[in-house]
Amino acid sequence: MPAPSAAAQSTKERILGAAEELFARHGFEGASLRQLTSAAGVNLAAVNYHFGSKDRLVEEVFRRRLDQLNGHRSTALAKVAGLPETTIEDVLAAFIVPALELSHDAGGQLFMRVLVRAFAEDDDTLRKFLSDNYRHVMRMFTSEFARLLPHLTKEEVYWRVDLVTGALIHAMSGIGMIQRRSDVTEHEHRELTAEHLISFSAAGLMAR
Amino acid sequence: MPAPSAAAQSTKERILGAAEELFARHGFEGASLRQLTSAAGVNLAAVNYHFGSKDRLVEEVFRRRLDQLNGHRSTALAKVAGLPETTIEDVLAAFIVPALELSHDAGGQLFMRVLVRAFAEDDDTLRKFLSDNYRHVMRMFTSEFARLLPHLTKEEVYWRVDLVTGALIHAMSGIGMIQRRSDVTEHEHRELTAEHLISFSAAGLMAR
DNA sequence: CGTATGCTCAAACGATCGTTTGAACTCGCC
DNA sequence: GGCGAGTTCAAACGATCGTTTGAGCATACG
Repeated sequence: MPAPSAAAQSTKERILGAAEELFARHGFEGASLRQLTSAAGVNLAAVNYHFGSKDRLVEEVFRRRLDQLNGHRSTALAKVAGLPETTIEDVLAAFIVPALELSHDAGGQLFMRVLVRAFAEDDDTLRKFLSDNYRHVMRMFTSEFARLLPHLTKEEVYWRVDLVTGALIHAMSGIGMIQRRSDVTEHEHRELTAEHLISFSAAGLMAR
Repeated sequence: MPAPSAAAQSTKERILGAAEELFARHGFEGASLRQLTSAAGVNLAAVNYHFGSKDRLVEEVFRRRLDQLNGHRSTALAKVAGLPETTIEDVLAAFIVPALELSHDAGGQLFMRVLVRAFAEDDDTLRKFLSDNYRHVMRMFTSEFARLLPHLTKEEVYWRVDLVTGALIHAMSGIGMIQRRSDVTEHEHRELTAEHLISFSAAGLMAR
């Protein structure tokens, strides 16, 4: 076993990092294992040795990030859920800020593009995997939104939360018109994004 | 030249139809020309004969739909732009309804998934192509929104229109939680989607 | 009728794909 | 030192990729 204190990351971690980037740039089928292992500086056979197959590697890329995102969202929500003084903006912040913070380390925005791709895939196995890893936390948020919006039907809440999700994904994936200006730091841009998303979404959720 | 009055579509049209579906399902690199030509019922070499290359076919798939979408949006906007009695909801309807109507014929929703994929691609040529075909109409809408929201800065308008776009794409691509219930027709679902999108987005645009 | 043109077809091209193989290497441990 | 498990490596596997080729077919025009 190589010493974990060594300067370089482990082979598995290097593969996961390169995979996240290349899957985002070229898609799951567009990124080849040869590109991937070359970018990671590991041998071609290392992917099948450590992950079994390319498909399992794809799942591992998702699991790593989704666990992180779900964890941060859950703890953020737990701090405000059920309290009488909690506002829509508080819950939205618990929903949005952890997602934006995912892009703190370099791979985060790329991961969002991977996620967008994944949902557009027709691969039922992958979609089910994502749904299973995503639904639980989403339920907690929708029920909290429902508590704060008692005049709306359950279905209406689903609709609006889904639209918030769309706006969030769009803003995070960096595929829209809004790009970070060169005169603002990444940190400032993230805070700006959060502010715009929260005020826009809060108004949308409370419509009528 | 085969008679255009014949029952079957032309080879080019059959290829374009199959391409739209398979690109949406499997991505541009994931859908092979062999799958595609087989699904279209044409010979493998027909793609290179009629379109020159697979990349040019991809562009043609986009051009066909984007021209359609841009046209419908422009005429819808022209009916309300600049008028004193025009509301935010009117402009939003001109922005949203033509997009939703794209899914009237079967390929529409699939096309939206293709579009989502395309924006997630790292292919600069493709992104520039899309941007060139998209920006013009977007400018008309943002300036009309800016007229109706004079208290907002230009940058604020950009942000909010971008978030509306994200919600729209998300709702159209069918990748979110909201799916058409089996007890509502596709037409009814489209109207429901438009209503939710417009009321949600109008509130978001007018926030504060 | 003969020929030119537009199109379709089966077959093949070289390149690249994910995966497998078996030998070589690197350790901790007896 | 030497065995053995864990890992890396170059090489090769068959399959499939986008593209090209050249023959064959259909229709239009002289």
